[in-house]
Amino acid sequence: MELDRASRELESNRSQLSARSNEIGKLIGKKIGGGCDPKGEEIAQLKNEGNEIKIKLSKLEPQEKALKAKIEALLLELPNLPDDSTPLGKSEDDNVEIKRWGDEYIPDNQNILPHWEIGEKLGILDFKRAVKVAQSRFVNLVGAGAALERALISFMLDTQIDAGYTEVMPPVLINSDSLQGTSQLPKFAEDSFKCSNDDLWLTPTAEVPITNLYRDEILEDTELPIRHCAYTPCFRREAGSAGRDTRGLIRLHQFNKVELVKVVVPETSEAEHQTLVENAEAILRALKLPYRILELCTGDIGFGAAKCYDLEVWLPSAGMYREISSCSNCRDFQARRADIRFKQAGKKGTQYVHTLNGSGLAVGRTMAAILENYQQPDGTIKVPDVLQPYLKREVL
RNA sequence: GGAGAGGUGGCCGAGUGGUCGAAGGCGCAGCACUGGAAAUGCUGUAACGGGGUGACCCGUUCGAGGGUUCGAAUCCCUCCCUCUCCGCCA
Repeated sequence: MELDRASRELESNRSQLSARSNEIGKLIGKKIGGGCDPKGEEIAQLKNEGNEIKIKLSKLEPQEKALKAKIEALLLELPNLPDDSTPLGKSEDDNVEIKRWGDEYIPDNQNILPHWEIGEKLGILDFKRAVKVAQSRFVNLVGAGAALERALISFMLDTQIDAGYTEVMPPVLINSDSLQGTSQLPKFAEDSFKCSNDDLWLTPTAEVPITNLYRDEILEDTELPIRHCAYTPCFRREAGSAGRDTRGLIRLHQFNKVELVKVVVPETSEAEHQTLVENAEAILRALKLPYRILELCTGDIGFGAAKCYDLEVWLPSAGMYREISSCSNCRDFQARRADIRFKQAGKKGTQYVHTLNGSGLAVGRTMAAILENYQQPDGTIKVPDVLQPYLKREVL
């Protein structure tokens, strides 16, 4: 706050000086244009005054700049303010479960194999060779595994396109400005992969390239709401998660995701958030995968979100629900960083948009859920009805 | 990656140190003409930020950032992007 006050003072000071400086520049121009001797007394005097102002300005400008940079850096470190309705809490233990669906689909088979075991048995998941080619926490999908992944992606996209989203296929290598725009930078640099020779990063989520499509733009209110869905691979270093979920598809460095992103006017963002969650839920329901919805508490909510719902799918082998989608309303937080505004017809000035994003869904985790929930006693996997047209088979 | 040419308002395009935020055209808006329209004529028309009820006023912006200068769209440096040719390549 103090910094801000100082900065404003400097700014008004500087602005007055540059006004006078502009004036002098113009005056000299006029006099010379009007036939005045460029080397004469009058001009020399003006030049002098101009020089003095210049000296003052040269002192003020760096001060102002340094201050603004300092403020900027401080602000970039600040997380979004949670919405008033976001439950208070310290950790994920304080998240509030608000819905449970599909209990009747929870398999009672006691002999369910974890998805990585069944996957390797069926020859559709190959972790070993993926490690050779890359590192641990990578997977190679083989045959029906690759086809299932592709079917899921197509099914998810088709469903969301029907729900009114426009598909995009953005770059997955993105620059630092983009990561800053959606608030992955500066705080989470350690969590992303960076190219060593270029200012490019592997995108950790399609939220970044999609939201940044509109960075530094002033949209017409008639263009809003913008609703995009996209399939992209996502890349995360998973720094700090050593030892957690080291087996299977749950926590990989590279995974596929279908993402939903909305750019909306502030008045509708709450309602758009609700439908975003419903759109993500629709996939789980269509696949008949049991899930629950948590409303994240203040202690667990992400850096950029004001309000966030997590969808968690039932994983029988673990005997627990695991996150499969996270649906956030960032309000104007990202819009301010990325400078995404809109103009209302007939109204003066501009306003910040609200941005929302959610997974619809994480594809690898969906595959894991299917491999476990759809296991049959004979060790085969029944293909969910809605995927059969894509896979052209009923059993894996 | 190499060589060259560029990046100016909603669009095209002029402008190589000074009354330039920027000629001209297109587009758009208003008015006139018309029964109505087209054509034509006249007038107006950049954005963003800040201030004022308002007419307006101030600041910033000619790809971005720095420099030279009293003064930069114009000169110098760095970077980004686009186009042409060559090279390389899925």
